[in-house]
Amino acid sequence: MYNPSDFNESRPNVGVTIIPIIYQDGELKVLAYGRPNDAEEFPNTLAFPNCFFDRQLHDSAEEAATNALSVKVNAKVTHFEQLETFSGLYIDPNRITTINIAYFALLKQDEIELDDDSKGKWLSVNTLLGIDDDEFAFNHKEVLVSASERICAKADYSPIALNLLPNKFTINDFLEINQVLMGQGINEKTFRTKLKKSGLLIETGEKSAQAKRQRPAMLYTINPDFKGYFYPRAIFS
Amino acid sequence: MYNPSDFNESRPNVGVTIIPIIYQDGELKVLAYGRPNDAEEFPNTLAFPNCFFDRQLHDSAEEAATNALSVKVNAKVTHFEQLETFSGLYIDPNRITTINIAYFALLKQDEIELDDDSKGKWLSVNTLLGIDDDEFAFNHKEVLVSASERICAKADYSPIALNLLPNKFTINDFLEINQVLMGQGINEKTFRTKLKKSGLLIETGEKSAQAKRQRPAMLYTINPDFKGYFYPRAIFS
DNA sequence: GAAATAGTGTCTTTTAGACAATATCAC
DNA sequence: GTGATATTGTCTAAAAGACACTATTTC
Repeated sequence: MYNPSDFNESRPNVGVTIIPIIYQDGELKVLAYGRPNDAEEFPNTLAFPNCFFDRQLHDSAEEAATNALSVKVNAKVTHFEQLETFSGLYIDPNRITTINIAYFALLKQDEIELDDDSKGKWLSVNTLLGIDDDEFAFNHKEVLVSASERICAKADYSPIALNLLPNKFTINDFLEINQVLMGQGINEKTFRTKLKKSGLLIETGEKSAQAKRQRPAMLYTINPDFKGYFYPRAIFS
Repeated sequence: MYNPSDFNESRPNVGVTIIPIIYQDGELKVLAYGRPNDAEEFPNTLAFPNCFFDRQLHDSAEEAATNALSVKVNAKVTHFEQLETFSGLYIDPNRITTINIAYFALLKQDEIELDDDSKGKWLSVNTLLGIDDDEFAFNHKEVLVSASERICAKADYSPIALNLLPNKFTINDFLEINQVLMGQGINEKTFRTKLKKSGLLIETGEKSAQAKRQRPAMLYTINPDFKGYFYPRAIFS
C-alpha cells in the first residue's frame, strides 16, 4: 500500500518561474521585481514572477505558472511556453534541493497596463543579461538567459515575434523585430517577397497613421489558417 | 526559520523519464520495457527508463536521468536533451500529483550491446505511436510523442540526425535519415551541394565497404568546429 | 512641390532541381 | 566488360539581392 508520507524526506521543493516578455522601444523587456531588503531569502535582488508548487493548491505546473503570472500582469498572454526545468540545491541553497520549472510568456506591449500598483518594472533584457547572477534571486538569471536564447532561436525559424507585435502591424514592424531578435540584417525585398508568398499574413486594408508627412504603411494581421513554414534565418542582408 | 517538514503535504512526487532512441533498419527505435504482471502500479504495460527523484540521492534531475539510463543501456549517449516537464495527478493516479521531467537520449545503433540480460527491447517508434495511451505506464505515451515530435522537428533545422549515425557515415546515410525524420523527399544534388558548402562534414578519406559490386561511398565525420546552420527542411525533392 | 517612408520593378548573380554523364568498385 | 550505386556536370528555371524607381501621405 502506498503511503505518501514515506517519501517526505525524499521530495524536493518544486517551484515555477515565468519570464514575461514584451517588445518596447526596439528591444525585449522583461517584467522584473526588486525583492525587499527584509526578504527571508535573496533580499535586495531581482526576481521574476514565481511561486512554490503546492500539490494541495495546484493541479499542474502550468496552472501554478499561469496563476503566478496573472496576479502580476493584467493582460492577455499571446504565447506561453515551457522553457527548461532546472534542479539542484544551488537554486535555493539555504533550503532544500529545488526543481524549478521555467516558462516564458509573450505579451503585446500595447495591451499592458503600465501604471499598475505593483513594484514590477519592465526592464531591458539586454541590460539584465549583463548583470551578475548574484544580483538575481534563486536561479533567475539562468532562467532569463534560457528565455532570451529560446526566443531568439525561435525567431530564426518561426514567426514567433508576431506574438510581441500589436494585432495590426506593418511589414516593417515585423522585419525590424526579426532583425533585433536575430541580431542580423535582413534584405527587405526578399523578406517581403517570401512573406507574401508564405501566406502567413493577411492585409487588413487599413493603413498606419503617421504623424510625419510620409506614405502610411499597410497594416497586416496573422493568417489564422497559416500552416506552413517561415524561416527568417534564411534571409540575410 | 525554514523548516522543510512544514511543506511535507505540499510537495509533489518528482520523477524522470528518459526516451532512449536509436536508428535501425530505416526507422527510429526506442528502448521499452514490459512491466511485470505483479507490478504495484501499471502492471502489464510498456514503460521507458524512469526513476523517482529523491533529494537525498540525487543532486539534480539530470543526474537522476543519467543514472536511470545508464543502468539500462551500456553505450555512450551522443545527444541528451530535456524534453518537457509534465505534471498532474493523471501521471500516477493512485498516488499523488506527480512532476515528470522528461528527456530523450540519442545513441548510435552500432555502439549498442543488443543482447543484454535486461528485458528491454528496441521497438519501432512508429509502431508504438499507434498504440493506445493506456498500454503505457504513467504518462509514457505522451512522453514518447513529445520525443518523436522534438526529434523530427529538430531534423528540419539542424543536423541532429547525425547523433544517430555511426561516427563514419556516407552522405546518403545522412540524406536518408533526414528524409525519414522529415517525412519528405530531399533533392540529392541540392543536399550534397549545401552540405559541402556548409562545412558541417569532413571527408575521412576512407570508403565504405560494400558486399555488392558497386562503387563504395566516401565516409564522412562531423566537423567538430562547425558553427553554422544547416536546414534540411529548406531542401525538397 | 518637398520631405519622408512604403513598396515595387528590373537587372544581375546565385541557387535549386532535373537529368544526363561519369566514377569506382566487385565480379 | 557488367551491374550497381556514388558523385559530379550541365543546363534551365527560380530565387536572392542590389539598387533605382514609383507611390502615398502631410505640410
